Amino acid sequence: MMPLRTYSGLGLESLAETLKSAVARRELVVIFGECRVDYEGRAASRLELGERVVIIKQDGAVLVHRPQGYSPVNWQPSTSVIEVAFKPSIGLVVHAVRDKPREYLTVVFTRVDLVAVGDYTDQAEFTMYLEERDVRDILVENPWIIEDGLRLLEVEKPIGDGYVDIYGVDKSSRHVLVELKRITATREAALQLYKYVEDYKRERGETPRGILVAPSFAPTALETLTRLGLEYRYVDLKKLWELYKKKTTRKTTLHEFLKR
Amino acid sequence: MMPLRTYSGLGLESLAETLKSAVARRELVVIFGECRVDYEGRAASRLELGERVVIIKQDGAVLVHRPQGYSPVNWQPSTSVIEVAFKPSIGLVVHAVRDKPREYLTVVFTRVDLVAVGDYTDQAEFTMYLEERDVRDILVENPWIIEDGLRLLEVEKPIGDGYVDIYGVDKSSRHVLVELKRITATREAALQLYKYVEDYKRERGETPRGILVAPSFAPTALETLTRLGLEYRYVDLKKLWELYKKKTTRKTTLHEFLKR
DNA sequence: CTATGCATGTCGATA
DNA sequence: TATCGACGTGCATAG
Repeated sequence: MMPLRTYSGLGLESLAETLKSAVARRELVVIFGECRVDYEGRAASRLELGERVVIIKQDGAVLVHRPQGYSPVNWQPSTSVIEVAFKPSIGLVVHAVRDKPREYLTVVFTRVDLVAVGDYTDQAEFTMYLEERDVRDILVENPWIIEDGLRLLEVEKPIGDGYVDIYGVDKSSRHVLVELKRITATREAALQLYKYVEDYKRERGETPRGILVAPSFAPTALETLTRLGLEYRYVDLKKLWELYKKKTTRKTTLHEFLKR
Repeated sequence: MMPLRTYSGLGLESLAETLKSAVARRELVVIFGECRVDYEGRAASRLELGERVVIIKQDGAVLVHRPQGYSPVNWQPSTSVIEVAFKPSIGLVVHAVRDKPREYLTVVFTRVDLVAVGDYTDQAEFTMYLEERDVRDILVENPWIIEDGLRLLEVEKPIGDGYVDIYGVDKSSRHVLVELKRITATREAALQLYKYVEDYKRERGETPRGILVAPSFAPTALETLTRLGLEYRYVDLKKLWELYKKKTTRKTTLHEFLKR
């Protein structure tokens, strides 16, 4: 069974009818053709005539893709209401409106090479490994990676108006604030940590150590850390990945599974 | 002339050949079908079997789109090298590899409903209005919007290891640093401005006023500004938009055009 | 519902 | 080339 219908060689007027009913039935629609695009909302943009692929998704998301590049040149997220119309002497108009923020997207096709319409289903599970949260959890279970003798006491501890990733005590009983970056730490991250250290000092009257933990550091991050009296530790993502795999493998054994 | 070719009802093996030559010729390819996706690189992910649309762009960008949602579930930016292969008892495999960072994307199709292939051209101009730079330029030409009597002396002035958006002098000859946000200012923006004020104080031995300018402010931004002794001004984007339109309209007159 | 911070962010400008 | 900051960022989560 073929879940996709295709249309080509038809006039824009009859395609408009096809698209209208497809959008009304919340089907997946992909349009190949030549179009102009206008956007107005938080900003505003104008895209002149060119050949593009426009995707209308089953939840109302709209993507306008040029033949190159990762990002859509124009788009509307999934909260949009879509209208299709044929306007003589203008073309086939696809209009997508979104509330909050109020934004308008208008695509006008002057030529359509192909339309593909279908009801696609995709309930499949998507698993992402080693997000920042995962890295944090691994470090919490293996604090020796950061420093020998470190005891981690709290994650996402509220300090000032933010949350420091990890809070603990070192083997000399000094308080430790750990800010974590899953990829290269920038100066921004160093400033964020500094903010936590200062706020902690003011709130608790005690000066904690601040440690920025990341797999790599931008030069300005290192400079800023040094200037502000903060520390840093490299973590090897591969090492964490191994620990993570060990953990998740263990989790799948019957024994561990029943314990949960 | 029809710049698109479509293929459906064919076996995966012959489609593999079609895709190989299309990719080799750097054509735009869109595949509709059922697939699994694996990614490994900065992070790692696994997506189980489901119906999706996969776009291979003419510069090697790869996008895997589910039937819902704005963002691709998996992707590879335009720097990737793409290989297509048919593996019996596995399926039609699309493999996209990228250097720096080293990342791997593997899409395995178990069913393909439709493949569209073509050489699309899109050299059209894309114009974006009211980017932050535009807002800054409008404010520089209309400093009264920020404060009466303010004289703006420099944009992107280097301070510390950053650049403050606007630097000027108020009518009492006090130095003024303006940090600008085109949309809601967060606490981060306030801290950034504070950083500039402190660095300016240390570098010039003079305490400047710090003004955060934005169309709206997060509560924590206001709290932080107050605590740090900084100021803020609301700007009405609509008002700026009017000024901008007036300016750009003027720019298109012959007189203004020749003056440039 | 708003506010906050992460993201395989991506992208462009700059040193 | 690496770094930095903006983005129509989008998105999930916490309050």
